[in-house]
Amino acid sequence: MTVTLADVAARAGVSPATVSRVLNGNYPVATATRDRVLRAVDDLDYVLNGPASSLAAATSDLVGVLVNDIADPFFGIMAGAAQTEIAGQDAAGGQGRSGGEKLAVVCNTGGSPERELTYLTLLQRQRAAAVILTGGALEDAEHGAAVAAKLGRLAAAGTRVVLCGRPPLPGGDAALAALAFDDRGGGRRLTEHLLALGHRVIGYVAGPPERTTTRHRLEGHRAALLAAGAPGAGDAAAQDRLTLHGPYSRRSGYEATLELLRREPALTAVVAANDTVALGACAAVRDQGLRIPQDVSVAGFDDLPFSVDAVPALTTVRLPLQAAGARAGRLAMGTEAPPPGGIATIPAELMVRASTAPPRG
Amino acid sequence: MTVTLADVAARAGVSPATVSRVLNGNYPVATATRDRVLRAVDDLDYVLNGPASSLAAATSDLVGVLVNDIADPFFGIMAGAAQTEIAGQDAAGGQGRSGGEKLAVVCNTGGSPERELTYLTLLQRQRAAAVILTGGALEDAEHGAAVAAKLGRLAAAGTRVVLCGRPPLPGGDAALAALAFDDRGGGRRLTEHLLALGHRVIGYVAGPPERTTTRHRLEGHRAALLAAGAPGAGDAAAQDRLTLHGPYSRRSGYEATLELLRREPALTAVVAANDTVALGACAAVRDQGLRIPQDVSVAGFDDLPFSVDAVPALTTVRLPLQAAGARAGRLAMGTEAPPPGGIATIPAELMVRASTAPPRG
DNA sequence: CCACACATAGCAAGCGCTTTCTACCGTGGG
DNA sequence: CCCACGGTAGAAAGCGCTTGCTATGTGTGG
Repeated sequence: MTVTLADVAARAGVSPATVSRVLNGNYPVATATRDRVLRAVDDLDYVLNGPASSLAAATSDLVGVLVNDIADPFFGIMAGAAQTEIAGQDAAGGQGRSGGEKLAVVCNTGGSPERELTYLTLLQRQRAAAVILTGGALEDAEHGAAVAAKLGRLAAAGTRVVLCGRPPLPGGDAALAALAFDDRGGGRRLTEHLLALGHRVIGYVAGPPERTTTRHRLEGHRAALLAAGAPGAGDAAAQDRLTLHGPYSRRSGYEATLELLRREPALTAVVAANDTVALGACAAVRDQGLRIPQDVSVAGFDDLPFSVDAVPALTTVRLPLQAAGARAGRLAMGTEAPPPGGIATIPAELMVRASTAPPRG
Repeated sequence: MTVTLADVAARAGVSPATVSRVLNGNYPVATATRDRVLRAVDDLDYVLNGPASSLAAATSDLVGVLVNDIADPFFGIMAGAAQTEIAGQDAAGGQGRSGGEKLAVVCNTGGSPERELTYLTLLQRQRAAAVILTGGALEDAEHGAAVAAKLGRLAAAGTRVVLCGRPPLPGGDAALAALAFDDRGGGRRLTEHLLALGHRVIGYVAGPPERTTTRHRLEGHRAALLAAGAPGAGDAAAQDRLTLHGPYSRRSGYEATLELLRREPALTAVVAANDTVALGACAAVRDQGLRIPQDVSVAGFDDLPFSVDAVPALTTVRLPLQAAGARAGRLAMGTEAPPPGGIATIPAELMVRASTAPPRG
């Protein structure tokens, strides 16, 4: 049936132990023997039995990358960078996993808390070497605790836990490292930019209320408003009137913007939860016969690749997704030392482009 | 240390075998016993040891989804749909994997042949339950043979192999099913549309020459030209002059279009390899001070979500990525019967929007 | 009232690999 | 010339789980 270590050993005229050692390369084996074994491996087309070896060695070479939405480039970019960093080194594509050759796999939670937990369990089942969680966490305390507990168990079992673009855990000890984006700072600078241009009535199309990302960005926005003493900045009702929540989708941006425009004719700018939402916002503004940025300025967040191609090019906040993902990958591999305190804040850079301008009049 | 089946058995006062059967739910166990076991599992926070169970059962619940570029929504959408279909059923998030609860993981090859093979080996090591390969294959015959051989071995070992958006294998027998997009037909209809509008000098920004997708789309384009008896349609040199290859990137579209515009001032339309490339093409056209579609029509391919938000909205060819991915997922799960002959062609629908119009004059 | 079928639970033999400990070989120093 | 030691290879004991087969009950029909 399937070729086993023993078959290879027999063909090479050595013991299974020797074959194992050749394959793992962590024990001295004479060159002649090694060659004989390698040839046998080749002849028989032998492929290591992963489960068996993971069982015996009590570790596996799986690294899980959890994302909220794999169809969203925001996650795709981070996951891709992490995966490249993790799978990157294997040059000699050989049998042996001489180095720490790992299999990075990305798991799509679809934003569902249950699925997040399920995947974590499944990864725990597989005795994953590391787990990277990307994207904002849920605000739900109960779920947060469940995740923290699960991660604690994972970490206790030797799995390296890395958070990428996600706030530190409540318990704060399970994760090896947390790379958090400066959503608050980015949000603040973006709104400051709009205020500096002269805008005073700014609509905000926020993300889903249950995500930390949403809250952080919104907090930055409000902070800027407050600091500038913008009209109604301190008035919760007024603020709520200018803020609409919805999923991180184009459609949500479209509809919310329509509503905002209806509610507040004096509106001169719309800040979107992210670039995708901003695209929808742009479409809505245009559909109302208004021009961007002459009549209404629109801004996004994330600076996804397509943002520069929007017409007009989108003013947004650049998040170094690629770099953060790569760093998370290295952290997961143990190639890079965790930041002091296990927490690093990744700066967010304001990108001023053509979709924002001083309000008319 | 870590909790094992035996620990659970001891606590529940039953044998390990019984615990295993409760967890797998494929053998009659008295309700009272089952409850006792389940309680013990809960009390001890027991998590099945995946490797051990895969080893003993000689199968695992991993399903691999290979993608060329995880940061590209083209793949993200397919992978996400497949993953949803695969992980979807687990409602009761329980310990047991009563159904065929599977862990769908996506592996990013980055378009590298070696990595594709490496991942396939790794998946084979893990005794994956199924493998889904998405996106165009490489034209390289040698690599194609290597992949086919590897897939053959996978299939022989009981792994279900599904191709999604990928042409059937050369050997043609290893894969359970191949869902191929009608790239040729889509490309043909797109160009027919342009010809019908009156365009005669049409530039083509093709994808990388080593991908089947590139060739198929281009063949469709040329076929339409030939059928319409367009000037220079039969002239290879003339065609090559209007065709430029490059990666599936925004930048490639930008640069190639600039070059096309320089080479052929009479150009009235540009067809791009995909929507991302088309975005770059649009930018180039605009940067040359030309209007879309009045001066130059631009068309894409795939109909990714952002295409409708391009300005003007992009005429493109819609590929049912979501549906295809979901179907591939079901095929991988064995939930759906493979198409007759194992091969299905997924239709591609022309989406006429605002970026194409009759040429001026 | 006994034998037999059916429903449950337990036993124990692996699954294929890793790794500790032991065995062996040749060699250079005492 | 012998012993100890560095360098290699092998034997064998699991790793934690699944599952075929056997054992034990509990009813039921004869």
